[in-house]
Order: sequence, then structure tokens, then C-alpha cells
Amino acid sequence: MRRKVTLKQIAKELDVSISTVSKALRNSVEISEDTRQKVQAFAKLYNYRPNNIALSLKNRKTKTIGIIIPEIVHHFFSKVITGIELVANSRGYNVIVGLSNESFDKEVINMQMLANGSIDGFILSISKETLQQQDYHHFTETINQGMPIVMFDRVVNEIPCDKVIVDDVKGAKQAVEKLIGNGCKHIAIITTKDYVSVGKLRTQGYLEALEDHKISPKSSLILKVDDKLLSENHLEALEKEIEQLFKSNKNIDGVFAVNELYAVTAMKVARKLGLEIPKSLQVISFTDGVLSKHSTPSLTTVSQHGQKIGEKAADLLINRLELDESAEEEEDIYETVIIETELIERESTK
Amino acid sequence: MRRKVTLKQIAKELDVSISTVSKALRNSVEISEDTRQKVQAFAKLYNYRPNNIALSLKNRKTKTIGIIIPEIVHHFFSKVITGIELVANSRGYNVIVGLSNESFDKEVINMQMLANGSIDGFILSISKETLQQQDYHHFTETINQGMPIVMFDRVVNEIPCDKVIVDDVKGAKQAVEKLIGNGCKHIAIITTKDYVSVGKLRTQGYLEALEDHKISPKSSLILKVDDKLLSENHLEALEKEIEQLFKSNKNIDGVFAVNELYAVTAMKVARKLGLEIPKSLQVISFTDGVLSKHSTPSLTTVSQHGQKIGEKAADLLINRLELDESAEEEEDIYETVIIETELIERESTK
DNA sequence: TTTTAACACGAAAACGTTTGCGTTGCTGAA
DNA sequence: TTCAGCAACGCAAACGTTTTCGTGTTAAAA
Repeated sequence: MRRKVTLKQIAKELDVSISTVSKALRNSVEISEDTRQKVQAFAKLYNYRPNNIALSLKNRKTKTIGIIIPEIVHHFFSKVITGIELVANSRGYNVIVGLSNESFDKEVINMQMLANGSIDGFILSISKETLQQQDYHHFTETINQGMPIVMFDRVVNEIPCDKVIVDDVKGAKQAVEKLIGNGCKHIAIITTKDYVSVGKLRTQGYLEALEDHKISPKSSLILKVDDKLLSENHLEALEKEIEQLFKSNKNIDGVFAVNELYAVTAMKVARKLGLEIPKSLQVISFTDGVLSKHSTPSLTTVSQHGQKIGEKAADLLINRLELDESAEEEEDIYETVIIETELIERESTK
Repeated sequence: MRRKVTLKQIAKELDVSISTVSKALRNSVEISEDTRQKVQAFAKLYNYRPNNIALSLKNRKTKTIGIIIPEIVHHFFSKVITGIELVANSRGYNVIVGLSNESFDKEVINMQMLANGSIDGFILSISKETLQQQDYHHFTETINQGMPIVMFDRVVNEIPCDKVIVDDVKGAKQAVEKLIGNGCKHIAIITTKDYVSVGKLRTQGYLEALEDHKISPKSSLILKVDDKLLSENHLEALEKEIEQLFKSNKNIDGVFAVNELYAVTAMKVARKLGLEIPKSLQVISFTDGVLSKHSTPSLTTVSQHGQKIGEKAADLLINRLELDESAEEEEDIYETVIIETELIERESTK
């Protein structure tokens, strides 16, 4: 087993100085053609690669991006990561992942673990607990220390950083308008509690669509599900809540759900109650994931283009990183990019 | 904006040497109570954290694990990452992710990017292209350089490293035996081409189960789907193939699919052909993901316990890393851990 | 022959730590 | 008074790079 070879070892072996080796490998004109070739041949033979850590220390940049997300077993987030990784890699960056597991503490700890030199900047989506507690000091602190952050999807406006979001209001509105256009008169929404910003915004879109079409919203048609029910272990409880919704509102002919799980569960319950989809009940869901495509009937969804979000976020971050480099003067002008949603029609609507 | 503070700055500010600061912060007895407190107070005030990169360089270890997987938008792989991240974090390690996208070249490049000092060891699952080309030099080379690798799920025996796998043969066999026990007489399998090791093994389990029950396998009941059809864009082609299978074998009463997508697609086709599940057709799938849980009917599956696989892999790797440390003498005894599969019964079987 | 310039290379600093060891200054004992 | 011994601290090396600034040699120009 031969350990990784260093400049020093090459230098010793060839009886030249470390600097000569370094320069020879970087094709410096200072080095004679002769030694240059000797060094390069030797380096290739021993498969020399510069030590990344040493470079990071010297350059004071790691060419690594830190990602903090609530969970990874989630179609949307993994799509975003795919996008980030794609552009990061093509621009010579690595990607290091931390999971907050929707917990404030883990979010803070994860950020601290990474902020001490391991990475050049963050791309993150805020955990629910953090949103609930509204404690954002760990974000502002890292930003103050000169480490840029790009937030996506779950963002908060107060924090000075670039953001990539979808227009949740607009996307939801379009979905509900689709239902209205398809003849639905009594449209229910299955959403989350309000502290989840995206849930709140999608609810707002729902309300705006109704309002625009002179339909007065009924609070009994708005089901705000507790987040605990999102975990896969509380399916029955979720089903119960939704069943209750249908039973106390027999005339529901359209459902807008803020995520796939709510939608497929609603379809399941509806089918149990004898409703036919899309004949007597039409369903649209936010978030275009695997479930939508393969459920029966397949779901009409509002696609968020997770991968595109990731790509854009990575581009924003790397741009800022490499801009800092040249013009050390940082303009505190932050961008908020809105990725357009897209209504993907499938079998759950007419 | 105050940049990250270093030992040097603290030293200068307090008019002591760098070593004094370092020792004071680490509570060395060499330092007087007085200065120790002064230093610690100052450090806390300025929120000093040792620079990870500098530590990595000095200690020649990064406390970071590199993961290379074919894709991340995949329930199984993201579950594995969750597991890895869980134990890695609890043991003080970070996790850096590279996606091979099932490509040999990207796998090699990704490994090279990380192997140059950025990480202490790899956890990986081999890309399909690599399996097809059977070119494993990048694995053996990194191992030769003293960087341990743990492989999971898609492994190859020739490579000297720890491995975490599920018993694909046994899992598949149990599934098929379940179908047989439930009265199925004509059981089809929908699998992949043989170079995908897990596909091959699961097929083997299928055959063994049949053999054990004196059922002679019929080649017409074995559908080996081309991988290209796994990508979400070739759904119709996949459906066609499966439809063909059903049409040329009208008596099929059981289907064992090596992944969820094949299974739900099979159910979809079957339903279209007028087959009732599970009455006239029972379906079991390998890989317990989101689809299984939420499809209609929900799928009976062979769960691989992805998270547990990740946890075990991380433990193996970190154990080896921290063993190297003390007893530099490495025993080349590698472990292959088998995570038991579990048959999760749902609505697609009687 | 002497000066100059090009050429080829080496020494050393720097990035931020940790740590073994050397160096002060002082106290107490001989 | 002298010296051992201790307390408290600083020096310097090391991790592996890159890069600036020498420095020595040689050949060409004066």
C-alpha cells in the first residue's frame, strides 16, 4: 500500500526543492524543459494529486457548498440536491449535506459544524421548528461572518441573502382556477398550519382564486392538518381527518392539496366514500413527485421544478462566491429568483 | 461584518503568543488561571471556533465521509443517506455527497475529486455502467492509497472492503414463496438485465423458490426489462412490454417485481386488462418505498431497511477509520454484513 | 576582462492549528 | 548567596501547498 505522494516526497526523490516541483507541475516558465518533464513524469507515475485540504487552507476557500435541508427522503428536496450537485460539480465545487430533520437544534449544530471553514457558503431550506420559533440568529451570524447563504423554498424575508422560491400563491391560484374552470363549485383545501410559510402562501392562493371568481370561502372547507400527520406513521389519523372533511361537506367536488401525500390520501378516502375521480371529484396537488405520476388515477399537479431551483440556487451562490473574490467590496444587493410553477394535467382532473 | 477570528488575532489582541491562546482554550495546566480566563472570555466574546481545514491538515484526517451513489432521487438511496448521516453526525463526522448518475466517468471523477484529502473514507454503491464495464480500478486504487471503502447494495466481491448488503436471493425467495403459499400457480417476474447484480440475485431467488416447490420456470414468464425503461420518461415502453407479458401469458396469477416502479406499472396494466388485485392477480415488489405505501392497492413489498443499511455502513467505516488510528497495523479482514429483509404485507396480496 | 542579463532553481512565508521543548522569572531551600 | 525547581509562557516544527523574492551560474555584451 503506497500512501498518497506529496510534493515533498517527489522533491526528495528527484533531489530538487519543493518549489521546483510545484512550479514544474504547474508548467512555470521558471523551470527548464528538462526538469519539468522529469518531474511531470514522476508525478504521473506516482499519480500525484495536490492535497485539497492544503489548498483550501492556503486559498482560504474550500470549493465546497454546504446544504442544509429538513430531510432528504423527499422527492422535492432530492430533486433540488440533484440540481445543486449538477451545477456545483460542473463549476468545480463539491457538495456537503446536513439534515436538520425539521429540528432547530440540529439545524444550528449542523451549520456550526460546517461554518468553521469546511465550506464556502450555504444553500438551505429552513426547518419547520425554526420557522415556528422564528429564531434566525444562526443565519444572520453566519452571514455576518462573511459566509453567503442562499435560501430556497422555505425562506424568510428578513434575512439578507439570495433566495430561490416558487410563486406559491400563483401556483396555488392557478390550480384552484383550473378546478373552477372545470366546473367545481365546492372546492376544499387540505393544507398545513400557517407557520409553514409555503402552506400559508398556498392557502392564500386558494383564497385569492375563490375571491376572483366571486366564490366566498367556507372555513369548513379549509382543513389545516397538523404537521405530525405528515410523517408516514400517522396515515390513519390523516385519513380520519380527511374523512371527517368529506363527511361534513357532502358537496365537495374539488380538492386542492398542498402536497402529494394529502392528495393521494384524499383520493383514497374519497374512493372509499364512493366518489369517482375525476367524475364527481377532481383533485389537484402541489409538488410533482413520484406519487403523482404513479397513483391511480394519476394526479394533476403543480410542478415546482425542484431541480431547476437547485441549479439556480447553486448558480447564485457560486456567482456570489466568485464575485467576492475579485471585487472584495460586497454589494449587499440580494436577489430573489422566482421559478415558475407549471400545471401538469393528469387523470385526476377532467 | 467581522470575519472569523483566529488564534493569531486573539494572541495579538491579548498580547500573548499563539500557543498560549491555544493552550488556554484547551485548558492546559501550563497556563495560569488568570490568562486562561482572559483568553476564554475573549474567545467566547468573539465566538472563536477552530478552523476545521487547519485541523484537518494538521491531523491528516477530515472527519468527513464521502458518499457516492448513482442517484439521489430514489427512496432507497435517500433512506441510506439518512442512515449514514445519522450515525456520522452522532460520531462527529460530516457527509459529502457525489452522484454518479449511473455513469462510470462521473463515478471516477467524483471519487478523484474527493480522494485528494477531502474525506477519510468512502461509502458507495456502484453505478450500473461500472457494473457493466466491470472496470473497478478506481476502487482498488483508492483502497491501495489507504482510504477505506464501504460498499452497499450494489457490490462486487473482488474488491477488498467492507460491504453491507441485503440478502437479495433470500428476500426474493421469500416473496415468491409467499405468492406460492397464497395459491399462485403461474408467477411471472419482472426484473432487470443480468449485469445489475441485485436484479440477477433477485431473479435467482425467484428461480430457487420455484424449484423448491417443484414448479418448473417458464422463460416466457421472465421479463428482463432494459434499464433505459427505468427512467421515468419511458413509462409507455415499459407498459407495452408488461402488457405483452400479460397478453402472451393469460394465466399469470402472481407477479414478483424487482422494484416498485415495475410493480405499480404491472398493476396498472393488469387493471387495464381487467385483472383484479389481489383476487385474480397478486403482486409483490422488492424495495419498500413511497409508491408501495400509497398505491392502490397498496403493495406488499420486501423491505430492504435502507436506513439501517446506511447506519451499518457508516459504523463499519468509522470503526475502521478509528481503528487505523490506534493500531496502525491494518488487518485486511473485511466484513460483509447482511441486513435482513422483511416482507411487508399490504393489499396486493391475499 | 568585466558587467549585465537571462536562466534555473531554492529559501521562506503564509494559510491556522497543536504540541514538545526551551526559556524566562521567581520562590524557597541550602 | 547560590542554585534547584517550578510556574508560565514563547518558539518552532509540522501538516501540504503556492508564490514571492532572492541567489548562483552561465553566456552574451561591452
